[in-house]
Parts: sequence; C-alpha cells; structure tokens
Amino acid sequence: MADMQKIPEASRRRLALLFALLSSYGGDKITSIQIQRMTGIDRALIRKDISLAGFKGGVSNGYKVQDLREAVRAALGLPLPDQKRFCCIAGLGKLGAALMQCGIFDESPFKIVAGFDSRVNRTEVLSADFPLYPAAKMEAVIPESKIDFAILAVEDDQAQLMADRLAKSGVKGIVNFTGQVLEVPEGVAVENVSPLLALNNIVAALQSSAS
Amino acid sequence: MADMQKIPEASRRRLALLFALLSSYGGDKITSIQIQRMTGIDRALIRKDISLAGFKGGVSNGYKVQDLREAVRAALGLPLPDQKRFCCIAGLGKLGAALMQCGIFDESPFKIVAGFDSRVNRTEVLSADFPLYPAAKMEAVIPESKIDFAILAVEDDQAQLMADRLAKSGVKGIVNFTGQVLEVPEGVAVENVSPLLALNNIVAALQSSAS
DNA sequence: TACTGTGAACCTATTCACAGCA
DNA sequence: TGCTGTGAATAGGTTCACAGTA
Repeated sequence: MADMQKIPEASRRRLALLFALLSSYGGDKITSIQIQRMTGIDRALIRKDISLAGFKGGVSNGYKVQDLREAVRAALGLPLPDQKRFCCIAGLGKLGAALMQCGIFDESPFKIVAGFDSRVNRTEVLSADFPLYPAAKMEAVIPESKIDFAILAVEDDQAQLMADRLAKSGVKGIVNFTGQVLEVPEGVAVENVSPLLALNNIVAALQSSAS
Repeated sequence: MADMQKIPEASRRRLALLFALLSSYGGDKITSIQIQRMTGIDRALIRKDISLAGFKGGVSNGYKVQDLREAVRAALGLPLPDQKRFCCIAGLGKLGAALMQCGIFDESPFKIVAGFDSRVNRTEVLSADFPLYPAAKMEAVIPESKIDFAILAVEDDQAQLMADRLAKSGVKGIVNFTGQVLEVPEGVAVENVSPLLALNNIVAALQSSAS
C-alpha cells in the first residue's frame, strides 16, 4: 500500500488477469512468451506491466511463478488468503441463490457473510452457511458485519435502488450482474458482469476485427 | 457492417455501456452531462464516442434517446431484436442451471437454444425450454443449431478443455464465468465475467484511487 | 542462446477550448 | 443560454529495438 505508484488502469486490468492465470498455472517458471500465448497480450507489454508492478526478479529463462504472483498481488493491493474481506449478496433470486451456493470465492480472501432479499419468503426458504436477511436490515447489518463488497443480483428494476442503499451502508465495491448501468457515489467501484453486456461487447469486438 | 470504421476498443466498450444505459432510460432526450452523471465518463469523451459512432443528430438541447440508441446499435454491429443469435450454456451446475432459468437474455436478440454438461445426470434431471445434451454431443449440435456464442459455467478445471471444444465446434464468442484464463484461437472472443476477477479488479481500482 | 528490462519512438486516447446552432 | 461537434493540445499506452544477463 505504501510503495504504490500509480499503475495505469489498463495495466492494472492486465495484471489482475495475469494474477488469475498465475494462480492456476501448474508450472514453476513462466516466460513472457508463454503468457502471450495464453492471454493474447503482447510480450513486450507483459514485461512492461510486470516492471510497472515493481518486480525485477525475472532471470534470463523466465519468471518464477510464485514470486511473480506474489509481486503482482502486492502491487495490486490484493489481500492475502488469510486477510478476509467480507461480502454480501443482494438479491436471492435464481441467480443470487446459485452464486451464494456455488462456492464462488472458495480459496480466495473474499468471504460471503450475508445475503439480502426484499422478499421475505426468499430469505426464509433458502439456506446458506451465512445468515440471510430481509433487505430492510441492510443498513444495519452491512456496517456491523464489516461488509465492504456486494454482489448485486436483483431484478433490473430494483438495481439502482439497491445500489444506492448498498453505497449508503458503506459498501465500497459492487459486482453488478444486472443489466442496469449503476450510478454510484465517488469512492464506490462497480464492475459490470452482466451476461448481456458481455455478449454485446463480444459481438462488437468481432465485428470490428472482421473488416 | 459496410460503413464500419474502426472504432477503438476503449470507445466500443463505452458505447456498449451507453447502449445498455439508453435501453433502460426512461426519457425522450438525454445530454452528455446526464450521461456523465450516470456513467462517470467525461462528457467530452462521450460526445467524441458518439461522433465516432457516426451519429450527428444531437441538437442544442441533447440527443434523442431512440435515435441515439439505434445509431450506437448499428455502429457496434449489434443485432436487432428480431435477428436472433443463438447461444448455448456449457456447464449445468448450480450457476449454469440458474443462468439458463433466469431469463438472462429476455428481450434481447440472444437466445439460448442448448445446454451441455459432461455429467449425464445433470442433463436428465434438469429441464428447460430448450434441449439439454451430454457434452459429447457438442461438436454435432453446435454447428447444426447455428450456435455462435457460449456461456461457460463449468468447473475451473474443465474450463480450458471445454473452451477448446466450443471453439473447435465453431463458437465465436465465450462469456467466461470461470476463474480460468482461457486460451482461444484467433477469431474467438472471450469476455471474462468471473466474480473473483471482478472483485480483484475492484480492489485494485480502489487502492490506486486512495493514494 | 533465449530470455528480461528499458529508453526512445510511435501511436492512441483523452481533455481542452471554442465555433456553431437551436 | 446551454448544448453539440470537433480541431488542437496534451497525456497516456504500446511497440520497437537492443543492451544486459544467466
């Protein structure tokens, strides 16, 4: 946190991808050429990113995977596995319920500690290994449980309202599964993972490469 | 398709977001300042993007929402609602099953027409309003059903294998819900929507804005 | 030899600033 | 007046090319 230079946005996103890649990479060493093959990112740019992350440990035959992974983690300010960051799920419909049950953050520092839904019967019918609350309790539970992040999986027409309440309750980041574009206060980050937006991005990308 | 200039990647992504915003916007007119408020994107940049999309219909008191939306759609090469594009879901675990049941592409040109899982009991136990197949049928069903896009929701350790088979079967775009970074052939686009990657991106973004 | 690390060149994207217009 | 549209200025990102190294 202290040594952090400003890593530009574009580099940050590539480094986060690299971190994911390294986390599941089954080898001891890796070169920029191998990373290029796996990610499609130019190898010179990969080396620049790694250099931006402050890692100088590459030797002439590649990077040591564990060292590189740790350097990237530190440069991005990602928590260690034992520095738990608490999350909640807002919206326990089909998608929200599935996300809460399918162990999406297993083996990561993120931990889901609460679920919310405005329909009381959802919170009563479902079960999880963390408590489920009616949405009315959000403003109380979120600060109390030190929840910093939320997964938003409500219906589109409730999305902005819920985002407002999450932000007001102190949530600092929202993973947005809805199709709604969220307006949030400064200091709150949104990452859009709507499948429809993703597909539209894919279609647009394919069009423009097919000239 | 014919008139398409190369819209740069960054602009394309913002325009796709703008398209989503306009699709649910409940007004007749909109200005670049309002769009800035809702998306956080600088208003001058929004006007540049719109201009890049080839739309010159703005009058002194804003853009007509329907016209702008249609222009953005056309510029990105997105299909009209009646030009259906066929998709499949690969992986019918909790998440895949939820995605298939929760009407994620309702009111969009995308239509899910098949589901695949390597576990026969998943394809037999679940039901949907489209057929479910054992993964062994992928190579036959995908070309036959003219499937262009896939939602990948298998376990991480099967992700690369399934991506290979999807690409070999002719799929041109993959919405990747797994934590695995996918290596795909040229001409295949991947959009990563892993919740863990999304959260890591959020944490990294928050760090670097808190200097 | 096969890689990393990096300055310099190049290219792309963003912001500024203002003319034009309803 | 309050907006759009856009050339010019600036900032930022990417690629090149090569010295340095195990």
